[in-house]
Amino acid sequence: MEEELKYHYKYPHPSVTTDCIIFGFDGTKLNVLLIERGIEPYKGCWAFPGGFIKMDESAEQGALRELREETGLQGAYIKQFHTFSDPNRDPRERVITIAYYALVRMQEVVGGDDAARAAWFPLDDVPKLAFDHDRILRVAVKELRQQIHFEPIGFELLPEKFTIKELQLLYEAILDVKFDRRNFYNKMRHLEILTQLDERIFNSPKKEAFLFKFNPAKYQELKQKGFRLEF
Amino acid sequence: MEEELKYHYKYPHPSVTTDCIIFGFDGTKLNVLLIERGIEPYKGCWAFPGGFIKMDESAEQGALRELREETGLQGAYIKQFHTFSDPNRDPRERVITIAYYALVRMQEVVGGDDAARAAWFPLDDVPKLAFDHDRILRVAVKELRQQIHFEPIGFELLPEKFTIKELQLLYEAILDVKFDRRNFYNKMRHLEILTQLDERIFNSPKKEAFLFKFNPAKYQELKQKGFRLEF
DNA sequence: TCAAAAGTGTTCGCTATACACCCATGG
DNA sequence: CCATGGGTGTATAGCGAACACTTTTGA
Repeated sequence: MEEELKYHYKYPHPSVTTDCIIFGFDGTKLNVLLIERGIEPYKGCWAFPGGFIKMDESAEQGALRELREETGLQGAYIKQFHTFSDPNRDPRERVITIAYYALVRMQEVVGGDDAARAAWFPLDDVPKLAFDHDRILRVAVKELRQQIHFEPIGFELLPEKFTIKELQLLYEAILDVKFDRRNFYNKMRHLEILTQLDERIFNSPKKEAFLFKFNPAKYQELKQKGFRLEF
Repeated sequence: MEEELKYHYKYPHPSVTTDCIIFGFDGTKLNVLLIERGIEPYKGCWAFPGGFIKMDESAEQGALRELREETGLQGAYIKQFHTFSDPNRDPRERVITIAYYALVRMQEVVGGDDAARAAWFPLDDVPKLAFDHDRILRVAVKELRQQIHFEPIGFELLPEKFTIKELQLLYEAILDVKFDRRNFYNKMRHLEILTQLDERIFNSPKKEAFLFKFNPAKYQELKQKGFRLEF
């Protein structure tokens, strides 16, 4: 086997991986996509999709590649949020992982193909995870909550057309707070980053609601003038 | 020389370094501490202190060690903000760097010992830097500005005792804005995260000003109750 | 006596919050 | 006709921005 070890260095080098914490929204709760490990260590445990970074790709390219390979997702919104480097976080060897979180529309995920079992878990019902992934998840949620105060990233989790009610439920799920329904409506209307469509939809049995689209142009315009999202 | 390459791997491994972007405040402007490179590549260029991570230390420990070795600073506030992984960011080999910013009191730095020439540069007068450090600096400033909206990290840059005027100048320097002197006073007094001391100081020739201390206990207390720093 | 800087108070307008009200629909 | 949920409006409190005023000190 020795002859297979064909890369030589004067000093020891760590392995470097990327991990993707994939968030989705089911209409009520935040969910995270996990993959069941098929090999040791932590065989049978749930973990985040991820893998070794190639020598000719950046970490972001690597994360996007793993995302595509393991879940079929293309061009999702991803954001690097932390690099985990504890010397003993992997029992086999020194592995440093550059962690990203991804925001995706749950319906677009081809969950659970047979190659690797994948499944969505609500954030408050996540099983014990492999490696230090429990800690990574906590950090990811914290960073996501911070980020949403500065950028309207929440829209990445919703379908293109959505009701204001759905948007409110999303923000409540992410920030773990409750808003007054009517104030949330007024605020969103006055903010002018949404475009109201002519279409309506029956989400509840009682009454049909307007659909909206996120308006990136308007948002950019406001952002120039020094504008802050407040929730 | 082949025999010196005693670490063998089946797949290629990148090198991993840490870099520290060290911010200081001179009373008027934000400054950054740079080190002049003594060896190729980029010999003679200015760069951030940093170096290779050891196999038995975390990235944070590595960053703190480099900080101590290259600037004499002990136990400074550091925060990891991004990992840079472009495949070609170092002309020699693949190097991934985990970047931290540090907030220090300028007077505590033993700048410019002869081993490695170190110097402070105002943020608006930084020379062309080695590698991709220009880009790293831009990201660091952006992350610092974001972070200060959530945590009172600014106090790390001031001496233990300071006037409100000094605090205002600091926030203005970091955020690149101007505040009304009197409003800033009132805000800070009502915020109750400062302890007013009996001491006064002559900073300007005209009138003596009260000294204040940051009150971490009070800050923690307010933070529990859901409280946001606003600037 | 004048200018500069510290410290205090006052006013105004905006917006977050609480909450009332009407409309549409299905049972 | 009543319960439920969508959509609109209104009153109040609190806070940020603008700014007047007083005090202290050095020139």
